[in-house]
Amino acid sequence: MISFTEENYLKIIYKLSAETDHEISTNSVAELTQTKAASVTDMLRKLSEKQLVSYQKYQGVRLTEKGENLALIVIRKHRLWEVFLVNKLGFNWDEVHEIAEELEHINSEELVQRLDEFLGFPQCDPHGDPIPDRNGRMPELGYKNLSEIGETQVVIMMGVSQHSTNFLQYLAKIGLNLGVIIEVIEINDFDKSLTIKIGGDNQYFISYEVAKNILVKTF
Amino acid sequence: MISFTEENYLKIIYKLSAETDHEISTNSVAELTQTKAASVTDMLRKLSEKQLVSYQKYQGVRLTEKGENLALIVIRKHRLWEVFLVNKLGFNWDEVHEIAEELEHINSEELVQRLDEFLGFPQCDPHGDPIPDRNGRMPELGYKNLSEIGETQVVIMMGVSQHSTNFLQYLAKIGLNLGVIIEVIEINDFDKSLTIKIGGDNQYFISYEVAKNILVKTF
DNA sequence: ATATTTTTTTAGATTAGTCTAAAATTTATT
DNA sequence: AATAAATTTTAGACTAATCTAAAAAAATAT
Repeated sequence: MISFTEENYLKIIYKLSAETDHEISTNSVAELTQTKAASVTDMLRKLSEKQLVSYQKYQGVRLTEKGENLALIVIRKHRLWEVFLVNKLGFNWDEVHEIAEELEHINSEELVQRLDEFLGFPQCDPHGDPIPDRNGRMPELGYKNLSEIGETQVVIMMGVSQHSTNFLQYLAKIGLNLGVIIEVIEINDFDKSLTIKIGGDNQYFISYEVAKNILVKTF
Repeated sequence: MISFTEENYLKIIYKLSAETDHEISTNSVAELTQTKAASVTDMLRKLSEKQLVSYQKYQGVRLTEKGENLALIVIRKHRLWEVFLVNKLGFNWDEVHEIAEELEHINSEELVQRLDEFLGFPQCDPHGDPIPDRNGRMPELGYKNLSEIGETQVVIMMGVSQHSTNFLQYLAKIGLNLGVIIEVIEINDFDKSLTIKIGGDNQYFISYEVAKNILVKTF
Protein backbone atom coordinates (compact mmCIF):
# COMPACT_ATOMS: atom_id res chain seq x y z
CA MET A 1 0.00 0.00 0.00
CA ILE A 2 1.02 3.55 -0.67
CA SER A 3 0.37 6.26 1.90
CA PHE A 4 -1.19 9.68 1.53
CA THR A 5 2.25 11.22 2.10
CA GLU A 6 4.03 9.03 -0.42
CA GLU A 7 1.40 9.93 -3.02
CA ASN A 8 2.11 13.59 -2.41
CA TYR A 9 5.82 13.15 -2.95
CA LEU A 10 5.22 11.29 -6.20
CA LYS A 11 2.86 13.96 -7.46
CA ILE A 12 5.34 16.71 -6.67
CA ILE A 13 8.26 14.89 -8.27
CA TYR A 14 6.08 14.39 -11.33
CA LYS A 15 5.30 18.07 -11.56
CA LEU A 16 8.93 19.08 -11.19
CA SER A 17 9.92 16.51 -13.82
CA ALA A 18 7.55 18.08 -16.32
CA GLU A 19 9.70 21.21 -16.38
CA THR A 20 13.07 19.59 -17.00
CA ASP A 21 14.65 16.34 -18.13
CA HIS A 22 17.23 16.50 -15.38
CA GLU A 23 17.12 14.70 -12.08
CA ILE A 24 15.05 16.54 -9.48
CA SER A 25 16.90 18.04 -6.52
CA THR A 26 16.15 17.28 -2.90
CA ASN A 27 15.69 20.96 -2.11
CA SER A 28 13.13 21.59 -4.81
CA VAL A 29 11.06 18.69 -3.52
CA ALA A 30 11.39 20.02 0.03
CA GLU A 31 10.08 23.39 -1.07
CA LEU A 32 6.92 21.99 -2.65
CA THR A 33 6.19 19.42 0.06
CA GLN A 34 6.70 22.13 2.67
CA THR A 35 9.20 19.97 4.56
CA LYS A 36 12.94 20.08 5.17
CA ALA A 37 15.60 18.56 2.94
CA ALA A 38 16.42 15.97 5.58
CA SER A 39 12.86 14.66 5.51
CA VAL A 40 12.94 14.46 1.75
CA THR A 41 16.12 12.40 1.81
CA ASP A 42 14.44 9.89 4.12
CA MET A 43 11.38 9.66 1.93
CA LEU A 44 13.40 9.28 -1.27
CA ARG A 45 15.20 6.33 0.21
CA LYS A 46 11.87 4.79 1.09
CA LEU A 47 10.33 5.42 -2.32
CA SER A 48 13.46 4.04 -3.91
CA GLU A 49 13.12 0.80 -1.94
CA LYS A 50 9.57 0.51 -3.22
CA GLN A 51 10.90 1.03 -6.77
CA LEU A 52 8.77 4.12 -7.28
CA VAL A 53 11.76 6.40 -7.95
CA SER A 54 15.35 5.93 -9.02
CA TYR A 55 17.60 7.71 -6.63
CA GLN A 56 21.35 7.86 -6.04
CA LYS A 57 22.42 9.93 -3.15
CA TYR A 58 23.60 13.44 -4.00
CA GLN A 59 22.43 12.83 -7.59
CA GLY A 60 18.76 13.77 -7.38
CA VAL A 61 15.72 11.69 -8.16
CA ARG A 62 13.41 10.70 -11.00
CA LEU A 63 10.25 8.64 -11.18
CA THR A 64 10.30 5.07 -12.39
CA GLU A 65 7.51 4.00 -14.72
CA LYS A 66 5.66 2.55 -11.76
CA GLY A 67 6.05 5.81 -9.83
CA GLU A 68 4.91 7.86 -12.78
CA ASN A 69 1.79 5.76 -13.17
CA LEU A 70 0.88 6.31 -9.55
CA ALA A 71 1.54 10.05 -9.86
CA LEU A 72 -0.72 10.20 -12.90
CA ILE A 73 -3.51 8.47 -11.02
CA VAL A 74 -3.31 11.08 -8.27
CA ILE A 75 -3.25 13.92 -10.80
CA ARG A 76 -6.20 12.41 -12.65
CA LYS A 77 -8.19 12.30 -9.42
CA HIS A 78 -7.21 15.84 -8.45
CA ARG A 79 -8.32 17.28 -11.76
CA LEU A 80 -11.53 15.30 -12.01
CA TRP A 81 -12.55 16.44 -8.53
CA GLU A 82 -11.81 20.03 -9.52
CA VAL A 83 -14.15 19.69 -12.47
CA PHE A 84 -16.79 18.29 -10.13
CA LEU A 85 -16.39 21.14 -7.67
CA VAL A 86 -16.65 23.84 -10.34
CA ASN A 87 -19.14 22.33 -12.79
CA LYS A 88 -21.45 20.54 -10.38
CA LEU A 89 -21.13 22.37 -7.08
CA GLY A 90 -20.61 25.86 -8.48
CA PHE A 91 -17.28 26.74 -6.86
CA ASN A 92 -15.02 29.32 -8.48
CA TRP A 93 -11.85 28.03 -10.08
CA ASP A 94 -9.73 29.79 -7.49
CA GLU A 95 -11.45 28.02 -4.57
CA VAL A 96 -11.04 24.38 -5.47
CA HIS A 97 -7.36 23.56 -5.25
CA GLU A 98 -7.19 22.98 -1.49
CA ILE A 99 -10.24 20.74 -1.41
CA ALA A 100 -9.00 18.73 -4.38
CA GLU A 101 -5.69 18.23 -2.55
CA GLU A 102 -7.67 16.19 -0.05
CA LEU A 103 -10.05 14.46 -2.44
CA GLU A 104 -7.21 13.25 -4.67
CA HIS A 105 -6.23 10.70 -2.04
CA ILE A 106 -9.55 8.88 -1.87
CA ASN A 107 -8.89 5.30 -2.90
CA SER A 108 -11.36 3.70 -5.23
CA GLU A 109 -10.81 3.05 -8.88
CA GLU A 110 -14.51 2.43 -9.34
CA LEU A 111 -15.26 5.85 -7.88
CA VAL A 112 -12.86 7.62 -10.23
CA GLN A 113 -14.27 5.86 -13.28
CA ARG A 114 -17.84 6.71 -12.35
CA LEU A 115 -16.94 10.28 -11.52
CA ASP A 116 -15.23 10.65 -14.90
CA GLU A 117 -18.37 9.38 -16.61
CA PHE A 118 -20.67 11.56 -14.49
CA LEU A 119 -18.66 14.60 -15.56
CA GLY A 120 -18.82 13.62 -19.24
CA PHE A 121 -15.16 12.52 -19.60
CA PRO A 122 -13.70 16.03 -19.46
CA GLN A 123 -10.39 16.65 -21.26
CA CYS A 124 -9.13 19.34 -18.93
CA ASP A 125 -9.76 20.78 -15.49
CA PRO A 126 -11.05 24.28 -14.67
CA HIS A 127 -7.50 25.67 -14.91
CA GLY A 128 -6.98 24.23 -18.38
CA ASP A 129 -4.72 21.37 -17.25
CA PRO A 130 -5.16 18.13 -19.19
CA ILE A 131 -6.72 15.19 -17.35
CA PRO A 132 -4.96 11.83 -17.81
CA ASP A 133 -7.29 9.04 -18.97
CA ARG A 134 -7.73 5.80 -17.01
CA ASN A 135 -4.51 4.48 -18.53
CA GLY A 136 -2.54 7.55 -17.53
CA ARG A 137 -2.40 9.06 -21.02
CA MET A 138 -2.45 12.85 -21.07
CA PRO A 139 -4.56 14.36 -23.86
CA GLU A 140 -2.40 16.57 -26.10
CA LEU A 141 -4.05 19.95 -25.94
CA GLY A 142 -1.31 21.90 -27.76
CA TYR A 143 -1.44 24.93 -25.49
CA LYS A 144 1.50 27.34 -25.25
CA ASN A 145 2.66 29.68 -22.54
CA LEU A 146 1.78 33.31 -23.18
CA SER A 147 5.50 34.05 -22.73
CA GLU A 148 6.27 32.19 -25.98
CA ILE A 149 3.91 34.26 -28.13
CA GLY A 150 5.37 36.92 -30.46
CA GLU A 151 4.35 40.55 -30.81
CA THR A 152 1.07 41.32 -32.65
CA GLN A 153 -0.16 37.73 -32.28
CA VAL A 154 -3.68 37.09 -30.98
CA VAL A 155 -4.50 34.07 -28.80
CA ILE A 156 -7.23 32.67 -26.54
CA MET A 157 -6.61 32.09 -22.88
CA MET A 158 -7.09 28.40 -22.07
CA GLY A 159 -5.64 27.94 -18.60
CA VAL A 160 -2.92 28.55 -16.04
CA SER A 161 0.00 26.50 -14.81
CA GLN A 162 0.06 27.99 -11.34
CA HIS A 163 -2.90 27.55 -9.01
CA SER A 164 -2.33 29.72 -5.99
CA THR A 165 -5.37 31.68 -4.90
CA ASN A 166 -3.27 34.83 -5.01
CA PHE A 167 -2.34 34.39 -8.62
CA LEU A 168 -5.85 33.44 -9.74
CA GLN A 169 -7.37 36.42 -7.98
CA TYR A 170 -4.85 38.74 -9.62
CA LEU A 171 -5.88 37.36 -13.01
CA ALA A 172 -9.55 37.81 -12.19
CA LYS A 173 -8.88 41.41 -11.24
CA ILE A 174 -7.33 42.37 -14.57
CA GLY A 175 -9.96 40.41 -16.50
CA LEU A 176 -7.83 37.42 -17.49
CA ASN A 177 -10.50 34.73 -17.47
CA LEU A 178 -10.69 31.47 -19.40
CA GLY A 179 -11.66 32.10 -22.99
CA VAL A 180 -10.73 35.78 -23.24
CA ILE A 181 -8.87 36.98 -26.29
CA ILE A 182 -5.37 38.30 -25.69
CA GLU A 183 -3.31 40.35 -28.12
CA VAL A 184 0.40 40.72 -27.46
CA ILE A 185 1.14 44.38 -28.13
CA GLU A 186 4.75 44.70 -27.16
CA ILE A 187 7.51 42.64 -25.56
CA ASN A 188 10.17 44.36 -23.52
CA ASP A 189 13.61 43.04 -24.57
CA PHE A 190 15.15 43.76 -21.23
CA ASP A 191 13.02 41.72 -18.82
CA LYS A 192 10.66 39.98 -21.27
CA SER A 193 7.66 41.64 -19.64
CA LEU A 194 4.81 42.34 -21.99
CA THR A 195 2.00 44.72 -22.82
CA ILE A 196 -1.21 42.94 -23.78
CA LYS A 197 -4.69 43.89 -24.80
CA ILE A 198 -7.46 41.88 -23.12
CA GLY A 199 -10.73 41.22 -24.95
CA GLY A 200 -9.80 43.81 -27.58
CA ASP A 201 -10.22 46.41 -24.92
CA ASN A 202 -8.05 47.28 -21.91
CA GLN A 203 -4.28 47.31 -22.13
CA TYR A 204 -2.27 45.76 -19.31
CA PHE A 205 1.36 45.38 -18.46
CA ILE A 206 2.33 41.96 -17.13
CA SER A 207 5.63 40.43 -16.03
CA TYR A 208 7.38 37.54 -17.74
CA GLU A 209 6.74 35.52 -14.59
CA VAL A 210 3.00 35.95 -14.99
CA ALA A 211 3.05 35.30 -18.74
CA LYS A 212 4.91 32.04 -18.20
CA ASN A 213 1.99 30.74 -16.14
CA ILE A 214 -0.76 31.53 -18.61
CA LEU A 215 -1.75 28.88 -21.13
CA VAL A 216 -3.07 30.01 -24.50
CA LYS A 217 -4.22 28.54 -27.78
CA THR A 218 -3.19 30.09 -31.09
CA PHE A 219 -5.65 30.35 -33.97
CA MET B 1 -7.16 20.69 14.81
CA ILE B 2 -8.73 17.29 15.00
CA SER B 3 -7.18 14.33 13.23
CA PHE B 4 -8.69 11.72 10.98
CA THR B 5 -8.24 9.15 13.75
CA GLU B 6 -9.79 11.29 16.46
CA GLU B 7 -12.80 11.89 14.23
CA ASN B 8 -13.23 8.16 13.87
CA TYR B 9 -13.22 7.60 17.59
CA LEU B 10 -15.80 10.32 18.12
CA LYS B 11 -18.04 8.87 15.44
CA ILE B 12 -17.84 5.42 16.97
CA ILE B 13 -18.50 6.63 20.50
CA TYR B 14 -21.49 8.52 19.15
CA LYS B 15 -22.89 5.41 17.52
CA LEU B 16 -22.44 3.33 20.65
CA SER B 17 -24.04 6.07 22.73
CA ALA B 18 -27.16 5.97 20.58
CA GLU B 19 -27.92 2.47 21.87
CA THR B 20 -27.65 3.16 25.60
CA ASP B 21 -27.54 5.97 28.10
CA HIS B 22 -24.70 4.38 30.00
CA GLU B 23 -21.04 5.22 29.70
CA ILE B 24 -19.37 3.45 26.77
CA SER B 25 -16.81 0.78 27.59
CA THR B 26 -13.25 0.77 26.37
CA ASN B 27 -13.65 -2.70 24.89
CA SER B 28 -16.68 -1.82 22.82
CA VAL B 29 -14.83 1.12 21.32
CA ALA B 30 -11.82 -1.10 20.62
CA GLU B 31 -14.01 -3.54 18.76
CA LEU B 32 -15.44 -0.94 16.40
CA THR B 33 -12.20 0.95 15.83
CA GLN B 34 -10.46 -2.36 15.13
CA THR B 35 -7.78 -1.59 17.68
CA LYS B 36 -6.81 -2.94 21.09
CA ALA B 37 -8.18 -1.74 24.42
CA ALA B 38 -4.80 -0.26 25.35
CA SER B 39 -4.87 1.99 22.30
CA VAL B 40 -8.37 3.11 23.15
CA THR B 41 -7.33 4.08 26.66
CA ASP B 42 -4.57 6.29 25.24
CA MET B 43 -6.94 7.94 22.82
CA LEU B 44 -9.61 8.51 25.44
CA ARG B 45 -7.12 10.34 27.60
CA LYS B 46 -6.21 12.49 24.64
CA LEU B 47 -9.81 13.25 23.68
CA SER B 48 -10.54 14.00 27.29
CA GLU B 49 -7.74 16.60 27.40
CA LYS B 50 -9.28 18.21 24.35
CA GLN B 51 -12.65 18.24 26.16
CA LEU B 52 -14.28 16.15 23.48
CA VAL B 53 -15.26 13.36 25.88
CA SER B 54 -15.72 13.03 29.59
CA TYR B 55 -13.73 10.12 30.83
CA GLN B 56 -12.77 8.76 34.23
CA LYS B 57 -10.54 5.78 34.18
CA TYR B 58 -12.28 2.40 34.59
CA GLN B 59 -15.61 4.23 34.34
CA GLY B 60 -16.12 4.39 30.60
CA VAL B 61 -16.60 7.38 28.36
CA ARG B 62 -19.26 9.70 26.98
CA LEU B 63 -19.17 12.56 24.49
CA THR B 64 -19.24 16.15 25.67
CA GLU B 65 -21.44 18.53 23.73
CA LYS B 66 -18.41 19.67 21.77
CA GLY B 67 -17.50 16.06 20.98
CA GLU B 68 -21.04 15.24 19.95
CA ASN B 69 -21.13 18.19 17.57
CA LEU B 70 -17.98 17.03 15.88
CA ALA B 71 -19.29 13.47 15.64
CA LEU B 72 -22.49 14.75 14.04
CA ILE B 73 -20.51 16.69 11.45
CA VAL B 74 -18.64 13.53 10.47
CA ILE B 75 -21.87 11.53 10.31
CA ARG B 76 -23.52 14.26 8.24
CA LYS B 77 -20.64 14.13 5.76
CA HIS B 78 -20.64 10.34 5.63
CA ARG B 79 -24.34 10.15 4.86
CA LEU B 80 -24.36 12.98 2.32
CA TRP B 81 -21.51 11.35 0.42
CA GLU B 82 -23.41 8.07 0.43
CA VAL B 83 -26.38 9.80 -1.15
CA PHE B 84 -24.05 11.27 -3.76
CA LEU B 85 -22.50 7.91 -4.56
CA VAL B 86 -25.84 6.17 -4.96
CA ASN B 87 -28.02 8.90 -6.50
CA LYS B 88 -25.48 10.61 -8.72
CA LEU B 89 -22.84 8.01 -9.50
CA GLY B 90 -25.13 4.99 -9.59
CA PHE B 91 -23.47 2.81 -6.96
CA ASN B 92 -25.51 0.16 -5.14
CA TRP B 93 -26.27 0.83 -1.50
CA ASP B 94 -24.09 -2.06 -0.41
CA GLU B 95 -21.00 -0.66 -2.17
CA VAL B 96 -20.75 2.81 -0.72
CA HIS B 97 -19.88 2.44 2.94
CA GLU B 98 -16.13 1.98 2.54
CA ILE B 99 -15.75 4.91 0.17
CA ALA B 100 -17.83 7.16 2.42
CA GLU B 101 -15.57 6.19 5.34
CA GLU B 102 -12.82 8.04 3.49
CA LEU B 103 -14.86 10.93 2.12
CA GLU B 104 -16.31 11.75 5.54
CA HIS B 105 -12.94 13.17 6.60
CA ILE B 106 -12.63 15.78 3.87
CA ASN B 107 -12.48 19.14 5.57
CA SER B 108 -14.52 21.94 4.08
CA GLU B 109 -17.73 23.29 5.46
CA GLU B 110 -18.42 25.06 2.19
CA LEU B 111 -18.10 21.76 0.35
CA VAL B 112 -20.58 20.01 2.63
CA GLN B 113 -23.12 22.78 2.31
CA ARG B 114 -22.89 22.83 -1.47
CA LEU B 115 -23.05 19.06 -1.66
CA ASP B 116 -26.17 19.06 0.52
CA GLU B 117 -27.78 21.58 -1.83
CA PHE B 118 -26.65 19.71 -4.95
CA LEU B 119 -28.34 16.57 -3.59
CA GLY B 120 -31.56 18.44 -2.79
CA PHE B 121 -31.17 18.47 1.01
CA PRO B 122 -31.90 14.78 1.52
CA GLN B 123 -33.40 13.69 4.86
CA CYS B 124 -31.83 10.26 4.93
CA ASP B 125 -29.06 8.27 3.31
CA PRO B 126 -29.47 5.20 1.07
CA HIS B 127 -29.69 2.96 4.15
CA GLY B 128 -32.49 5.00 5.66
CA ASP B 129 -30.34 6.70 8.29
CA PRO B 130 -31.28 10.29 9.04
CA ILE B 131 -28.85 13.02 7.93
CA PRO B 132 -28.11 15.72 10.53
CA ASP B 133 -28.65 19.25 9.24
CA ARG B 134 -25.89 21.88 9.22
CA ASN B 135 -26.57 22.54 12.91
CA GLY B 136 -26.30 18.89 13.83
CA ARG B 137 -30.03 18.34 14.26
CA MET B 138 -31.23 14.87 13.28
CA PRO B 139 -34.54 14.79 11.43
CA GLU B 140 -37.06 12.67 13.37
CA LEU B 141 -38.09 9.97 10.94
CA GLY B 142 -40.01 7.84 13.43
CA TYR B 143 -38.77 4.52 12.14
CA LYS B 144 -38.87 1.41 14.32
CA ASN B 145 -36.85 -1.77 14.35
CA LEU B 146 -38.60 -4.71 12.76
CA SER B 147 -37.95 -6.55 16.02
CA GLU B 148 -40.39 -4.25 17.83
CA ILE B 149 -43.31 -4.97 15.49
CA GLY B 150 -46.08 -7.28 16.70
CA GLU B 151 -47.64 -10.27 14.93
CA THR B 152 -49.98 -9.60 11.99
CA GLN B 153 -48.74 -6.01 11.59
CA VAL B 154 -47.75 -4.76 8.16
CA VAL B 155 -44.90 -2.25 7.69
CA ILE B 156 -42.67 -0.74 4.98
CA MET B 157 -38.94 -1.26 5.01
CA MET B 158 -37.18 2.10 5.27
CA GLY B 159 -33.58 1.23 6.09
CA VAL B 160 -31.01 -0.73 8.04
CA SER B 161 -28.90 0.03 11.07
CA GLN B 162 -26.02 -2.23 10.10
CA HIS B 163 -24.05 -1.57 6.96
CA SER B 164 -21.74 -4.47 6.39
CA THR B 165 -21.64 -5.67 2.81
CA ASN B 166 -22.41 -9.17 4.07
CA PHE B 167 -25.61 -8.12 5.76
CA LEU B 168 -26.80 -5.99 2.86
CA GLN B 169 -26.18 -8.74 0.36
CA TYR B 170 -28.09 -11.20 2.52
CA LEU B 171 -31.03 -8.79 2.53
CA ALA B 172 -30.84 -8.37 -1.22
CA LYS B 173 -30.90 -12.14 -1.64
CA ILE B 174 -34.14 -12.63 0.24
CA GLY B 175 -35.70 -9.60 -1.41
CA LEU B 176 -35.55 -7.19 1.52
CA ASN B 177 -35.06 -3.93 -0.37
CA LEU B 178 -35.97 -0.40 0.59
CA GLY B 179 -39.68 0.19 0.22
CA VAL B 180 -40.86 -3.42 0.27
CA ILE B 181 -43.89 -4.33 2.35
CA ILE B 182 -43.29 -6.68 5.23
CA GLU B 183 -45.93 -8.57 7.16
CA VAL B 184 -44.96 -10.13 10.47
CA ILE B 185 -46.59 -13.57 10.41
CA GLU B 186 -45.32 -15.11 13.59
CA ILE B 187 -42.89 -14.39 16.41
CA ASN B 188 -41.13 -17.25 18.13
CA ASP B 189 -41.35 -16.74 21.92
CA PHE B 190 -38.23 -18.69 22.59
CA ASP B 191 -35.57 -16.77 20.60
CA LYS B 192 -37.67 -13.88 19.24
CA SER B 193 -36.96 -14.98 15.68
CA LEU B 194 -39.75 -14.23 13.23
CA THR B 195 -41.53 -15.44 10.15
CA ILE B 196 -42.33 -12.65 7.71
CA LYS B 197 -43.99 -12.29 4.34
CA ILE B 198 -42.14 -10.05 1.91
CA GLY B 199 -44.04 -8.06 -0.71
CA GLY B 200 -47.19 -10.06 0.10
CA ASP B 201 -45.47 -13.04 -1.46
CA ASN B 202 -42.61 -15.20 -0.19
CA GLN B 203 -42.35 -16.23 3.44
CA TYR B 204 -39.01 -16.07 5.17
CA PHE B 205 -37.68 -16.95 8.54
CA ILE B 206 -35.29 -14.37 10.04
CA SER B 207 -33.41 -14.16 13.32
CA TYR B 208 -33.99 -11.55 16.02
CA GLU B 209 -30.49 -10.27 15.29
CA VAL B 210 -31.45 -9.50 11.69
CA ALA B 211 -34.83 -7.99 12.62
CA LYS B 212 -33.15 -5.64 15.07
CA ASN B 213 -31.16 -4.12 12.21
CA ILE B 214 -34.06 -3.47 9.88
CA LEU B 215 -35.81 -0.11 10.07
CA VAL B 216 -39.48 0.04 9.20
CA LYS B 217 -42.31 2.54 9.08
CA THR B 218 -45.77 1.62 10.33
CA PHE B 219 -48.87 2.75 8.47
C1' DA C 1 43.59 24.24 -7.77
C1' DT C 2 42.02 25.67 -3.51
C1' DA C 3 38.85 27.73 -0.69
C1' DT C 4 34.20 28.99 0.08
C1' DT C 5 29.43 28.36 -0.34
C1' DT C 6 25.53 25.57 -1.14
C1' DT C 7 23.29 21.32 -1.13
C1' DT C 8 22.53 16.93 0.65
C1' DT C 9 22.91 13.33 3.93
C1' DT C 10 23.44 11.31 8.55
C1' DA C 11 22.59 11.00 13.41
C1' DG C 12 19.65 11.43 16.91
C1' DA C 13 15.23 13.18 18.73
C1' DT C 14 10.00 13.94 18.56
C1' DT C 15 4.96 13.03 17.87
C1' DA C 16 0.78 10.30 16.75
C1' DG C 17 -1.08 6.07 16.81
C1' DT C 18 -0.51 1.61 17.53
C1' DC C 19 1.05 -2.90 19.84
C1' DT C 20 2.14 -6.72 23.73
C1' DA C 21 2.62 -8.10 28.31
C1' DA C 22 2.03 -7.16 32.98
C1' DA C 23 -0.36 -4.73 36.71
C1' DA C 24 -4.48 -2.66 38.61
C1' DT C 25 -9.33 -2.36 39.11
C1' DT C 26 -14.00 -3.76 38.68
C1' DT C 27 -17.53 -7.27 38.23
C1' DA C 28 -19.28 -11.79 38.92
C1' DT C 29 -19.40 -16.15 41.46
C1' DT C 30 -19.51 -18.93 44.98
C1' DA D 1 -17.07 -11.47 51.95
C1' DA D 2 -13.50 -13.78 49.57
C1' DT D 3 -12.00 -15.43 45.37
C1' DA D 4 -12.07 -15.90 40.42
C1' DA D 5 -12.81 -13.86 36.02
C1' DA D 6 -13.12 -10.11 33.05
C1' DT D 7 -11.98 -5.52 31.94
C1' DT D 8 -9.06 -1.66 31.85
C1' DT D 9 -4.84 0.72 32.48
C1' DT D 10 0.20 1.23 32.61
C1' DA D 11 4.80 0.45 30.96
C1' DG D 12 7.66 0.01 27.39
C1' DA D 13 8.40 -0.67 22.45
C1' DC D 14 7.51 0.08 17.32
C1' DT D 15 6.57 2.62 12.81
C1' DA D 16 5.84 6.61 9.82
C1' DA D 17 6.86 11.11 9.11
C1' DT D 18 8.87 14.78 10.63
C1' DC D 19 12.58 17.95 12.83
C1' DT D 20 17.48 20.17 14.16
C1' DA D 21 22.29 20.17 14.15
C1' DA D 22 26.39 18.41 12.41
C1' DA D 23 29.00 16.04 8.78
C1' DA D 24 29.84 15.03 3.96
C1' DA D 25 29.74 15.95 -0.85
C1' DA D 26 29.14 18.87 -4.82
C1' DA D 27 29.14 23.27 -7.01
C1' DT D 28 31.03 27.81 -7.37
C1' DA D 29 34.33 31.41 -6.99
C1' DT D 30 38.66 33.16 -6.56
